[in-house]
Amino acid sequence: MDNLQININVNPDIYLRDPSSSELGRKITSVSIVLINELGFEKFTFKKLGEKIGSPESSIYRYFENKHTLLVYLISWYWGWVEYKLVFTTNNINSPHKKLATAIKILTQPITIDNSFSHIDEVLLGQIIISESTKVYHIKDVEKANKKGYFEVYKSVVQRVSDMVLAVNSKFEFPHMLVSTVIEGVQQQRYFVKYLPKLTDVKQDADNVSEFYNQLVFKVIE
Amino acid sequence: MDNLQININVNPDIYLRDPSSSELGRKITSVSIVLINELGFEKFTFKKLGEKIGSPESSIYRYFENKHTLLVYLISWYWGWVEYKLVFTTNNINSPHKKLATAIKILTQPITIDNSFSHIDEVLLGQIIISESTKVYHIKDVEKANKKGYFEVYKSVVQRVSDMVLAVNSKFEFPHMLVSTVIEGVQQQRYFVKYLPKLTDVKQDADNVSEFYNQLVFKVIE
DNA sequence: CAAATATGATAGTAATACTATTATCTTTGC
DNA sequence: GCAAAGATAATAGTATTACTATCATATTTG
Repeated sequence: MDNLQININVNPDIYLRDPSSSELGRKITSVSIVLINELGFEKFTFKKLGEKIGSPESSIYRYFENKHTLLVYLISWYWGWVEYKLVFTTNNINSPHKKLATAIKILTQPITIDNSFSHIDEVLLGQIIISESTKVYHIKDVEKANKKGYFEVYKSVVQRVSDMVLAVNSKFEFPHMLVSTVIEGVQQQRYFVKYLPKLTDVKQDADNVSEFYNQLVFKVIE
Repeated sequence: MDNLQININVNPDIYLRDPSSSELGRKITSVSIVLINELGFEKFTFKKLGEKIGSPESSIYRYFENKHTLLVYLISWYWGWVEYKLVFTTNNINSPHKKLATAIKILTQPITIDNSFSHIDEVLLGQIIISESTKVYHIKDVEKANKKGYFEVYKSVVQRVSDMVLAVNSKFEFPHMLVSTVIEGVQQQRYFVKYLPKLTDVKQDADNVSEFYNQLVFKVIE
């Protein structure tokens, strides 16, 4: 995964102009990651982003319809990146049990630096996933957004891991429910550890979250 | 639970004037539940609410600082109501296993009509919990909101059920993580069933969600 | 090197999220 | 029964947000 310079494909219906194809576009995505972290998504505006990158907001509107689709783009990029790691890492594992365990690890462990994509800070983007990702589908127009394919990559990740669950136990009835519970749960718990510790169980330094969900998956399907 | 006319206590720091204490206040909460469902929280405004109840927005601002704290109120009321049902129903159960199973049922089963609180439509409020509740703590000022006690009732519910988990298995290490995963997971999955079915496993008419989380809890802690 | 395309600079608009003021209406306390 | 206190209505006003529009100037590309 070091310095291969691959590209993550994002559904073109999400953007008006491909932000990875120009200097300004790359600035929009990379600086928005910083700014959304700084301000939170609600306080984040295209005007503030424009000021920070030295471009008028009207130029940003040529890339994204609005700040919401920019968030859809970032989150879609993230899951494309996770999917890439997932496929890459589990590809050559034969044992279904080991394969699933590796997948769960990738989904639950804290994000570390990845130098393959110079303009995206994956660690910061991981923070956005933790803090803001549910906002992307908790909207009045979910159905429209879903039809446009905004959540395809995410669904694809859930599908892949669900298949791995079935490879371990083909009779398990709720693979998608289990996997989406785990994926959403991890983000949730990392948020709770940081801001609402009474809703979780934090033990000094140990990565309980990853451990908990790993145990949970195998206990539930066996 | 039929027609006892009890009151759910909501932390007074959440509101400026107690909405349950006046006609206008009760109209604000009951009509906001309808309107938030209709418009989604983002499109919901005090102006629109004012038009619907025939009062100026300035009057609504005397009850709540902003629409966000109104949502905090509604969600806090909901968890107060759930806590009441939880305590009431599990109180006289001796077997720890049965007690926990009953609690999980209350947390996971679909909401049904409750006539004890005339001005609150619990079923509609349950829809708000499913669609909008994560927005209440996914904000830049979580820590401030948390210090003000906005999430105390919710934490109290998690604590109560965590204690029931420990009563079944005192050595289980992650009771809070398990319980908050279940509570959040249920809402999540009900949302997915409705809008993003590929992320879950829907089987005709059966209440899989409740069944799934019930199984999950006991498999994980045993 | 002309034509197409992208960006910058600037302006404008309706809606949102409030705050402020004053008049009226309704309680409640004596 | 009435004055004082408190709540609500009516109205106005403001900064910010979330855009859209226009035109000039760069930059790319065929």
